[in-house]
Amino acid sequence: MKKEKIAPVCEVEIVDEKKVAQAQKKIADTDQVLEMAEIFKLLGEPTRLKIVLSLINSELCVCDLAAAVDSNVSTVSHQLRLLRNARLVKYRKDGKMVFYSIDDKHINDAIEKIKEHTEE
Amino acid sequence: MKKEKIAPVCEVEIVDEKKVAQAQKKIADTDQVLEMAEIFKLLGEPTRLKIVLSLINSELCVCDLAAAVDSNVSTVSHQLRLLRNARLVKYRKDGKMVFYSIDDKHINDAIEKIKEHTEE
DNA sequence: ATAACATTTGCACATATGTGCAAATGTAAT
DNA sequence: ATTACATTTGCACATATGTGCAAATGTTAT
Repeated sequence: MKKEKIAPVCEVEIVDEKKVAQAQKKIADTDQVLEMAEIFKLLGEPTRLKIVLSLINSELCVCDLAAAVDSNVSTVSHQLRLLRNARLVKYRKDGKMVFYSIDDKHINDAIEKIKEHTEE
Repeated sequence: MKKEKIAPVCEVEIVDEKKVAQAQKKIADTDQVLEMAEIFKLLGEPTRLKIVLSLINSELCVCDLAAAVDSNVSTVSHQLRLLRNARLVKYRKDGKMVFYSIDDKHINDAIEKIKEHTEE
């Protein structure tokens, strides 16, 4: 007589409980994990990464930024908003122009966060 | 008499050509930029980031990985494929089980790449 | 007030993508 | 050969998201 398939897919069972517990410790702080993911995600899009890289040496206005990354002002402005919200870039207004630059503090914080997790 | 609007949006004109050229230099190597973005994107998704963080201390089989990141085997396997393709993780087969671990070489390469761009 | 122009934003659309079910694959044991 | 089980994969679906046009906003100058 055939036995019923009880667990068609490994779903509930754990093979090495210790290792699993150890792994879970690494990702226990959900907020921090999500924050890290958010930063990675922002840098994980070519246009946004180009923007950030372009700003490493000097501040640029939106217009020049669009030229540098070979896109258009609207698209760049949309992406700048996301980078601004995450504090990866900051801005300075001068008349009609707006100059964006890297928010060193937050970028460095982000890098620190990465290192913490990879260097222990 | 009203003048015609010639440039309703700053599109073609460049304000500071020097700075733009300098910025373009930073992103001249398109392949490298895309490769960096690809790595960031992979780490920019909570499930995948959790997987990578879980693997920092020790290798885990797919089943335990699913338990650790509180997901299911199918989803984790899908994401592992992406991480595998990018060489962020490697694997070792043992009977029916497959143990995944961080591909230190490539992770370190990735971190180096980030540092290069941010520390000059 | 009107014009010019840099930037932002609302909207819509096409595309990418994370997810999980169900089936397939692969492996070990009986 | 058959059973059991870990993993992978094909598929479909819901959702997220990058993009650019057109309009709105804000600022300077005439």
